[in-house]
Amino acid sequence: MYALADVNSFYASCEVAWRPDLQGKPVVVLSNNDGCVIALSAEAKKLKIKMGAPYFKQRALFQQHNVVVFSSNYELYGDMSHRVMETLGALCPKIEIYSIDEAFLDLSRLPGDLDLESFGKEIRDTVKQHTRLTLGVGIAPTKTLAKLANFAAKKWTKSQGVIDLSDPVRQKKLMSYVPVEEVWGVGRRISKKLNDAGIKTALQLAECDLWFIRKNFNVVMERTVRELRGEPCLGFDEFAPAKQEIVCSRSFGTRVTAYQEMREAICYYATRASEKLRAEHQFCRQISVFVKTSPFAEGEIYYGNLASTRLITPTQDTRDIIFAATKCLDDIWKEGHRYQKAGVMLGDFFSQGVSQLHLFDERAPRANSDALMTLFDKINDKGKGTLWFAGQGISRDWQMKREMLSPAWTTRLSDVPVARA
DNA sequence: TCTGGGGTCCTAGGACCC
DNA sequence: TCTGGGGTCCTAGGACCC
Repeated sequence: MYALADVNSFYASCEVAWRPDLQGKPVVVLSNNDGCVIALSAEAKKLKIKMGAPYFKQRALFQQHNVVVFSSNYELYGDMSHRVMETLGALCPKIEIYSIDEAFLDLSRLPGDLDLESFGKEIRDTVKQHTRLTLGVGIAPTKTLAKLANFAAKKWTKSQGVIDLSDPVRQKKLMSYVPVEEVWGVGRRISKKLNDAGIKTALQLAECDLWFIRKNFNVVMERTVRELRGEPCLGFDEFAPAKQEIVCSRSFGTRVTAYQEMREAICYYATRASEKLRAEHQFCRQISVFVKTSPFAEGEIYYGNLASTRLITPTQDTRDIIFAATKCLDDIWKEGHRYQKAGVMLGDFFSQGVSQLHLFDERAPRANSDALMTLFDKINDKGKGTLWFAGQGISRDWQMKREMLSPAWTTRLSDVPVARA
């Protein structure tokens, strides 16, 4: 039996948790660069705000309803997430952290006489007490059903945030109400295709012929159908599997037109990606860079391109990665465009000790690489951005906009509120 | 003027092998 | 007139997730 615990309106709730004066008010959080709306408090959901739609198109609506707007503050959300996961881990030893705001709990090893619904309530109350954040909890024999139970727990307030779906009769009843697009793994494209075939509810999907699904969709969809029928197909990953790819990309605060600026940004992304790579204890062989102009700009010719290099020997040294990335940039840079976004991607990973040296690689190995990178990370760990590569530049006018950023309440000493007696 | 970032898995098709 | 069968590996693109 699994439980899925998921924080309601996570980003918006994190902001309100530290600003009790905002309780009961409509609050929204924007994506990076203050681009789109990506989180809404319950009060904001009642207004006609469109999730995922651009901020600038909804500004008038926000003013009209006195909506409080925040730029996204990932430092805060990351730390709050950590607190939630710690609390969940203390209540249930087997947990799989699925995303920043949700986790699956494996309930199979809990005492047999434990009432699942009251355990769900206990989880909810404890997290609330520790973090001021409210969870929805869904309990079921498969992950897909637990997701569905969680959806229902949030939707129907009389459930008080916890729904136990261990009973197959209750599973069917719920599925008959839930539209198929709410099923985990059914996105926009597939739900349209299912609707066209007359499949509108989760129950209809669960009762589909497996052969039909396999023929018209794929194995992923077949697993979803089986999971809805109560047959577990998705495993439980207590330990996060090693990453296969690392991406660092960002939209620019203002459009980039000068090569020098773009080069600075690429150096910065390459540095960040390298830091993530070392944090994963990996070496990479593939380095890619992409640049693009805005797909929405009218009267401009769209340009987007990607270049990759494959190294002979895997590396985790920022200097190698910056060198390769800037070379890639030179391959795709085109003068005369107003660039909106760029990024660096790392792939083809090797773990320490298994990288194969190359017979014909005449480049001298960097003797001090390991020590230098360790020191670099250690210094920056204490104070973000203390040491950086000159290529990143100093003024960095291209950096993203975050005009409504809240303080890092929990991770920066200077941001901790002062109480005066 | 202004439209996010970071991932995963699967499939089809091409190149190549014997 | 007629041209096999069985594989692997890689890449690009499409779908999904939060």
